[in-house]
Amino acid sequence: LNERVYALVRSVPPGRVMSYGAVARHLGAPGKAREVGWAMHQCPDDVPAHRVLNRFGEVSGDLTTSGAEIRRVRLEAEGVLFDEQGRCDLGCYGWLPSSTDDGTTLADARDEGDR
DNA sequence: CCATTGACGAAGA
DNA sequence: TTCTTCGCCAATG
Repeated sequence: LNERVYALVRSVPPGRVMSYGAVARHLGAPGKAREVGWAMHQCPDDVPAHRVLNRFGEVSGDLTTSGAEIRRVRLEAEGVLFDEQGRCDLGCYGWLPSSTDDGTTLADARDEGDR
């Protein structure tokens, strides 16, 4: 199963993010979000784990630790903007494997700001 | 084998 | 939205 998680995460393009629950759901395992999280903890180097966030769009783990902070930096480098709360808008950055890549909505949704 | 914990999520308060 | 409780599954003690 974890291989399927990795495959799906690899399919996520730069500047886009998916929640653990979303990944689990697309794998056909809606209740196994934690398993996905653990799989990402084991994430091979070829898997862009930084594109997988929790359902609030914030980088999981303790930001005081290196890994989490680095993940956030990489996301910002890919164009993902974080607010003061350390969160990003899943409504616009959230990527569905079957969805068309369109950044138009992205900038527009950004204008809504907080909430 | 049983008890805790955890890169999670949804529902209740 | 934030906090708590419950559920869920795997890893760890």
